[in-house]
Amino acid sequence: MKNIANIMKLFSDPARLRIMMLLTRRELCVCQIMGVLDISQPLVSRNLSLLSRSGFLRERKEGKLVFYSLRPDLSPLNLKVIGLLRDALKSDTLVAEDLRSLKDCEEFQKKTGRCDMKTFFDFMDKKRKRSSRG
Amino acid sequence: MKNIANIMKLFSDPARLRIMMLLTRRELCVCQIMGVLDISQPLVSRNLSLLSRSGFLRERKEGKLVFYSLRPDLSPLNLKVIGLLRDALKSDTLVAEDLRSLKDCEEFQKKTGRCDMKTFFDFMDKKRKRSSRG
DNA sequence: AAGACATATAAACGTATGGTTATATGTTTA
DNA sequence: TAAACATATAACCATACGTTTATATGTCTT
Repeated sequence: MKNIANIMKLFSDPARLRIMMLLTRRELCVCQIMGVLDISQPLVSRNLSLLSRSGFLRERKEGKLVFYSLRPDLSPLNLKVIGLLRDALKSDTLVAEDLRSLKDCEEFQKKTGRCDMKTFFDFMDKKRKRSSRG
Repeated sequence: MKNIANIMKLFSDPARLRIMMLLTRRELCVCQIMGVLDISQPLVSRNLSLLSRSGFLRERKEGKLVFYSLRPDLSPLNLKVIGLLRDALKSDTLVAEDLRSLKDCEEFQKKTGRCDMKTFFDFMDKKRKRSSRG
C-alpha cells in the first residue's frame, strides 16, 4: 500500500516526470538534463536522487560527470508504471519540446565535442532568445 | 503533463487508494466506507469529492444517503490507471482486510436491514474489540 | 415544525514538499 | 597544490496537503 502510494507521489511532480521521460530514451548526465529542462542543478540532483532511491534509476560516474539511466532490472511494477507514464505522455507537448531540445543539445555537443554545464546553458540560452524573438 | 501529474498525486494517498479499491468492487455509500476504513466522515467526504472531481467517480443520491461508484464512462487513461492500481494492490494485506470488513459489514447490514453510520460504527467497534482481545 | 441523521464544507493546524541559495565533496586541470 | 568544475547535500522559506473540529445543508421522522 505504502509502496504504490509512494510511487504515485514520486510521479506527481512535473519535473520528475520530465526527467523520467528523457531517461526512458537514453542515458544522460546531470548537466544535459539541466540544460534541456532548464531547472536548477540542485533540483535536478535531488529529483534524480529520489528516483534512484525508489529503484527507477542507476548511476554511473565518469570523471566529474554522473550519468543516470533506467535500471536494467526494473521490478515488474515499476516497469508497468513507466509504461503507463509513457503512454499518458505520448502526445504531451512539453515532453515533445524536451525531446527536441535534447536532440539539439546532442548535435551541438557533437559539433563542439563538449559536455559541460556552461555549454548547455549557453546553447539553451541562445535558443530561448531565438524563440522569444519569434 | 499536469493532468497525469495530478492523477498521480490523487493516488499518492493511502486513504484514497483504499477507497478506490473498495469502489472498484461495488457501489457504496459514505457511511459504509467510513465504517470499513475507520476514517472520519469529513475525510471520507473530502477524498470522495477529490476522486469525483478528477473524473473517477459518480454519485447518486438516495434520500439521506449518497452512493459513490466508478464512472461508467471512464477515460482510457483513467481506466489504465485503475488497472495498474488494482494490479499493484492485488496482494495487499490492507486492501484484503478492507474487503473482508466490507463483506462482514454487508452481512450485518442484511441481517439488521439497516444502512446508517451508527450501525457500521457499532459493528466495527465490536469487531475491533474482538480482534484486540485476540 | 422540530429534532435526528447523512453528508458536505469551512476553518484551523501541523507537517511535508518544491524551490532557492549556500555550501560541501570529489575530480580534473593548470 | 590551487583553481575550476560537476554534482550532492544542507539550510531555509513559502506553499500545499492531510487531518481534525466545528458548522452548514439537506433529508427523513415524529
